[in-house]
Amino acid sequence: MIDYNSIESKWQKVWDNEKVYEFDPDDREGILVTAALPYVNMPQHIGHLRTYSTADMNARFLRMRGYNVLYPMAFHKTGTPILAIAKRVRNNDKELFEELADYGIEESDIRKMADPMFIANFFTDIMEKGMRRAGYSIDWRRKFDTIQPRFSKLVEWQFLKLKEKGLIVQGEHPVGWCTNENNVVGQHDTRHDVQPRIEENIAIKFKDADSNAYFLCATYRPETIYAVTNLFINKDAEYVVAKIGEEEYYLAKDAALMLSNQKKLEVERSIAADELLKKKALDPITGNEIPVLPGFFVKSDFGTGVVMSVPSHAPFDYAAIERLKRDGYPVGEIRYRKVIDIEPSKDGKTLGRSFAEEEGSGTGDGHSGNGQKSIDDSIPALAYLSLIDGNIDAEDDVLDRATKAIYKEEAHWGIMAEGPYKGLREQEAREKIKKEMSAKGQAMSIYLLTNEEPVYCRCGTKVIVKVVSDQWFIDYGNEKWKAEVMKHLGSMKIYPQKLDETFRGVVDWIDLRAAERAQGLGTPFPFNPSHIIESLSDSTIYMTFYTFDHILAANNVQPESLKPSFFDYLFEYNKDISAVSKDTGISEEVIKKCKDSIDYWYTSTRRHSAPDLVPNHLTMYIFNHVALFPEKFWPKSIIVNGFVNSEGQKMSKSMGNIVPLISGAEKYGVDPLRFLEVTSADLDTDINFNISALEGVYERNEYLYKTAGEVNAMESGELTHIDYWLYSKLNRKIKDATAYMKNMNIRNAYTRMFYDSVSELQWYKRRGGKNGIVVKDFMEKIVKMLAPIMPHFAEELWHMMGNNTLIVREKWPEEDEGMISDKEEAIEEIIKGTIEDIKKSVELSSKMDLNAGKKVSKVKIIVAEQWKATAYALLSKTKDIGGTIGSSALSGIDKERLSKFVSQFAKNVRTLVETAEMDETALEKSLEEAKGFINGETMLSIEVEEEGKSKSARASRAMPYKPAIEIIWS
RNA sequence: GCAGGGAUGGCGGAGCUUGGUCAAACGCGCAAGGCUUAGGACCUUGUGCCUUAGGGCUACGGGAGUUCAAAUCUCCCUCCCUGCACCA
Repeated sequence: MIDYNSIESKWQKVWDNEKVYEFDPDDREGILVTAALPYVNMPQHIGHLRTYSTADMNARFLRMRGYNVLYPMAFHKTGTPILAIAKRVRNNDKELFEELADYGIEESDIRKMADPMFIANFFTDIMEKGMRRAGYSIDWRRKFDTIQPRFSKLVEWQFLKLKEKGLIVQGEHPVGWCTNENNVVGQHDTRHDVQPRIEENIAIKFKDADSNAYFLCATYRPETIYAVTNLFINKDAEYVVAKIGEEEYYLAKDAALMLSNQKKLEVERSIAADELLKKKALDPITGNEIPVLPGFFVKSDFGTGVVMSVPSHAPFDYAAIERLKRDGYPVGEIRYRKVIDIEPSKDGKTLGRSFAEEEGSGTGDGHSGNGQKSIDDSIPALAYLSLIDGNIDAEDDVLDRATKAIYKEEAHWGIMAEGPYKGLREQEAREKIKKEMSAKGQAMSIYLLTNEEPVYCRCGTKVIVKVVSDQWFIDYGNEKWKAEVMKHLGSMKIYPQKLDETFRGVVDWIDLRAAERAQGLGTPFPFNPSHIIESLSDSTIYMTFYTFDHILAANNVQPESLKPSFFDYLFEYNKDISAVSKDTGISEEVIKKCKDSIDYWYTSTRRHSAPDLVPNHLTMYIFNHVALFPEKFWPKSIIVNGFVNSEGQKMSKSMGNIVPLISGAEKYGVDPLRFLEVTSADLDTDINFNISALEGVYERNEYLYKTAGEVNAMESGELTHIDYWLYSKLNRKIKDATAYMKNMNIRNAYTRMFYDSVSELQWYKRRGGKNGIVVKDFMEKIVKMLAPIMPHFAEELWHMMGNNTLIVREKWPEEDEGMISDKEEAIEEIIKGTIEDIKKSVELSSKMDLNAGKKVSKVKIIVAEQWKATAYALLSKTKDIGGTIGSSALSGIDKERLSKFVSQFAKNVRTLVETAEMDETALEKSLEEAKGFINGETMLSIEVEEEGKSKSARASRAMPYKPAIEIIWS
């Protein structure tokens, strides 16, 4: 069993001593390979290896191809997650303690995490160790993090420039908000990490019949306004009269409090629910007076606390009205009007089709055959209620199900049946009505959270929507900017290529993006220093920093010196180096060194990432480069790899299937892990980490290890067919794999370099191949090709085979085109095929009566005469029977035999695939050499002969690519 | 809703960009044989259906089409997955 751990640590030491991963400009072409920098609030697990391993493999491959390739790493500390962890530690969050303990972190260390800076440093340390353990070819001299002062200077410069270019704008924006902590609430700040989903909605104004005030009704479905019968309020809630703009509104006190975060709203006085119940409201469409009634389901802290009642289409409203009626409450005349029809499907299904399947036989009514009951749909709310066996006394959750069903189906298949938008699809009608009513001043827009369940801040307060004004945005909606990005996209290389279209889609849709935040670690926002720069926005051009920060550090340049003029010089806004030196106090020599370095490294860049960053970071990365830098620094290529699943499931803490990086490395070996995660699926496909796949890698590695150990003891001799065959396979492999690697077609590349190689070696040996020179050449070249992905293992094998150089500095092998032989490979295929044919023929013919009780004494393999191969090749190319028979190349052949041979292809001549002419003499020779092997495989005595010399009756059946077989029974 | 991606054998998953060499790589599972006291270890063979000589038939979500030829190209349908912003 190979001891990966000791091999790995052994070579890592050697590499470190040799400083093989320190890269500086030289006369080769420079390439900068970067992978998205990790966020340091959790240790890595083996899933995180994929992107970094892919980038490392790419960097190593390019180095072997002769480029000078820099692969640096930095750490992301800005934003809120680190603060959130610190807060959870201070709150003794049990879940968090357990999670961190799973990664093997001592409780004493967890306690210290009350301090955010401790967290950042602690995990930075762990991550760096992990990456070193993984054996990445990272130049660690260039490490930095995103809160260090010099870095902040770059970010400040970035925002000043964006502002100068008019790409930063100010405006208002809805956000999730905690009224207790007075903070913006994002996914990280909520209980169970729920994303607060905000949707713009509409609140319709219903004028009080006797005053100038309005009832304000929030609604998801303004299109049902044509069926309004009344308003509902909660008779037990507190209501207020509040001024929004110039007008007075009735709404629940709780609702008013919430809305005050969205609008200029002043509460004037409270008003009793009883008083409101005595009022009449005016339907804004008809002008009719409608009653205000108590609704059992109305919540004071949702929407406005006033509901417009549409009993015909809303189950809650229907139930409320019917309950009031039954209880003798004076509801007045309520007319149910159906204003939306469901368009039947092709097979005639109408109501209830959305849950026909999912409910299964749910109702058990015997009608479940096609899921349809014949149902009276004149009151849709009632119809849906009865579809799920509910009635007006149903529990709220039953009413809720009915509500969701009707909402969904009418949104899907609804057609307006009444009103000015009659005939229009419900969705379109809704949008038109929203617009129209807002324009006429009959409604105003409000924001609501659309989450199914209420969202709570970690502090326990219910999250609401706040509209923040004076919010700064980066204006990714800027048309000119977009156009430039779109144009540049066309000259970029995106792997996998099909993501190109995805990027275009994102560029097309991306719009304003908040650039600052009230809290978190990071760089103060230059135009509002009490806020910090939003943490995705501060990491769009950080890759440039790798090229010069180590120079600044080495020369002790202080952050204060990094004035805008310095960056202006680097990014070519000015060219007067002495003026810059004077302005900043940095010596010209240092400035020049920085400039030379960025010019060397940054003109050819390759960026690696996982797909979740496509719609945000990667797109913003392109945008910012295009806006800020000279064109030669614009992104050249982006490589996106899929995620890592574990035994078929997403790796996550809730699944409990996380394997921390360090312990994973110890348990499985870093090289096999790297290999599995990078090569076992196409680039864009999620890979599946599982032990059995890993075992496949171990097995083959053992085989290669064993072979490498034997190679120098093997004897060499004259080359035979099977040696040429192995050479052909090797050289074809190098050629194909190299092309695949260049296109980041990693899986195909390594299938050839690894899996195929092992089975070819095995076949070679099984066939009797034993030529030391051939095997050593084969082994050395495939080991070199394995070096980018399993560097430690490759290094070990390389030295086992007697080499003294470091494989990580070796060149990628070149194919010898002359050794690629279609002929040798075809002959080998024919030999394999012939063995199959013999076995099958013996099996079938043994059942023939005339062979009963007999045994096979001998098998003759009869190779076709050369003219057949000539004729077949010609025919497959020309598809011309007459022409082939008449061809001068075949002039010496007996016309009768020739035409008999050729004419058997007559009926399907057009379907023949063009095939090269087989060398029948070589085939016969190779079969002769393989006689012993075929005998061993079939356990039959074998003879090989040529058609012309054969007396067998079956000889004429010999085909150019398929020798005839005669089985002799006795 | 908007955008993008996908549907292949008992399973995972190639192949589809450049239609033919595809009953479909590779792996798992399963079966038989070898080895063996034994085996979850290893090796070989087999694994859609039919077949008394290397053959035939049916297949790649459903339907239609283009073509001598389609898993591969075109159109329609059904179903599934992912992302949608202040969050790294």
